[in-house]
Amino acid sequence: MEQTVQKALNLLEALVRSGQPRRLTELSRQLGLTKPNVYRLLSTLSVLGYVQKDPATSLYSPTLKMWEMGSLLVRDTDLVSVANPRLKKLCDETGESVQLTVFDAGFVVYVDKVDSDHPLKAITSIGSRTPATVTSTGKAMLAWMAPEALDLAFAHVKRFTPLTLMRRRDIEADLEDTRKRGYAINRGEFRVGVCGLAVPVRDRTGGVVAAIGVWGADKNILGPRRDELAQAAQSAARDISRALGYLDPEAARPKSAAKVPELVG
Amino acid sequence: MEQTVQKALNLLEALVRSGQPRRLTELSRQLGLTKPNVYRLLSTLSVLGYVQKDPATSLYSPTLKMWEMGSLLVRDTDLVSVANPRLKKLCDETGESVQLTVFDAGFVVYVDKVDSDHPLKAITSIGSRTPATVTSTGKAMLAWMAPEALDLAFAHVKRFTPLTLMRRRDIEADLEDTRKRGYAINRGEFRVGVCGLAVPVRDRTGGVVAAIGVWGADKNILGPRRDELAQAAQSAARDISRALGYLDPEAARPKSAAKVPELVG
DNA sequence: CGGTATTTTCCGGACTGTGATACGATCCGC
DNA sequence: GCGGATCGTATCACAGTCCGGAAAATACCG
Repeated sequence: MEQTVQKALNLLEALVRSGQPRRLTELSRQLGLTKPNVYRLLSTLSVLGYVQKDPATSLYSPTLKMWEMGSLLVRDTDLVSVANPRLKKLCDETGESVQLTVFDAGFVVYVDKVDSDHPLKAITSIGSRTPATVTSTGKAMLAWMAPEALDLAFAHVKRFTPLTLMRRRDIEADLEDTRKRGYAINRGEFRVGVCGLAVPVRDRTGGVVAAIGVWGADKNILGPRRDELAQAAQSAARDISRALGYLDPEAARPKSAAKVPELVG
Repeated sequence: MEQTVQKALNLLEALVRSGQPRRLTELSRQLGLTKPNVYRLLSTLSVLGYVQKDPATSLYSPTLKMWEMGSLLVRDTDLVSVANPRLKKLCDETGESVQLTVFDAGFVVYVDKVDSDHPLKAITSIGSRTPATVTSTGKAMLAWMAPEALDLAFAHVKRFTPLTLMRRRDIEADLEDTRKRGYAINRGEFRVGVCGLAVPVRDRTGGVVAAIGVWGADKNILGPRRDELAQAAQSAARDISRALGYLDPEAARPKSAAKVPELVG
């Protein structure tokens, strides 16, 4: 374990987390290092472009280099390849079939799936699309996307089974329930007896970009195992979202003050 | 200059940029370091959480720690405080009054300004709002925002001067011109004889979050200095956008393959 | 202008990081 | 299935880098 590297990265981390320019002495105290040591480390980090010193005040602050590097990590991450191993694991854990969908113009599009060995015949294939309001994954996305998305989706509402929700207010109520519940369910609104349970997946911008769900026969999904399935799906969604660069807002530190005044007037 | 730190960060950078898991030997060759050296550095970075090793294949890849750290740098950056110094500089460079606005529900809201000592009386104050379609900053935002924004803005169109654009198709044509031109102009559509020139400001998500513009008497803005003003404004907008974490897409490396298939079906 | 705190430089010594070498494990072509 | 090449990991003596005390240089403040 090269301690110089450890010191340097700890120092950089401290600087980033403090969110404001720091003095040399202060940092040396905080990290328990001698001043010359911190001085050398800061100089090095400065040459490498991770830190800048205000020549007037001798205050050190991080540059945006970390942000640029970090962005490279998530910019081209591919939803499907990131999600697939986790979908397999979810399928293993639950024994149910699992699917991954994205939202497109009011429909859900199936982009990946992992089938269990349950007898139920697969009813969707990758690339196919289904009105978002009749699927659990579609509801999971609609519930946490901008309300305009529902306008797009509602345009394609169509009766598939006696349980299909047709009226806008029924759908809106269902989405409200979904938000309260924390996950979406489909009680057989697309195919009779075929139920589903789904949760949204977010990317680095915090927006909903996909949903994952488990589906199968009525009693397998919404019966006694329902809570267990919901938790397993949520855990998988968390992992995938994290891998896409989503940062849990719970990690919100107290930190400084000023936010962008989005609504000033 | 602590070379261990330099080696470690170069290594980390190489790993991030390569966008795929790498072998130890390969990295040692690329960086011109001995294998044991790279091995130790990777182990250290691994302990510190910046790198992970696939135990099965011994392939090393960066974790998302860099992304998390980087996000801290831009998450709470405040538009106004970041932009203000650059606005002052723009005012100095051009000698014209400068303003910073955000878009809100079809209006522009003035969030900061720097006045030149031109005789022209200031016509807007911080916090006030004006229909987006009659201002240069509003047009700059509308031209590069999602088309829905125009719906919001068009609802508040109102005649202020004989030059105010009233018809939707005229406004759309003007925005199209704006996009071609690369900056927005106001020929006196809000106050007679008062003209403006503006460009959009983007944040880390790539979306338009604000606009900056210069304004003043007709001939000062749209006369012979027009090109010069446009370039100065664009340069300022670039700086502010960068400080907000916007990454120029020109930095697009060739890199791997698969993108999220947004429209599969 | 003098006193204090902070940043920066210097330098000898200690210890950390270094790389040649070696050992297993794994992979690959035959 | 076998031998050779390649790779990752462990070891260790040495060199040199990094360390920290001390002091010089600079900024700060009344």
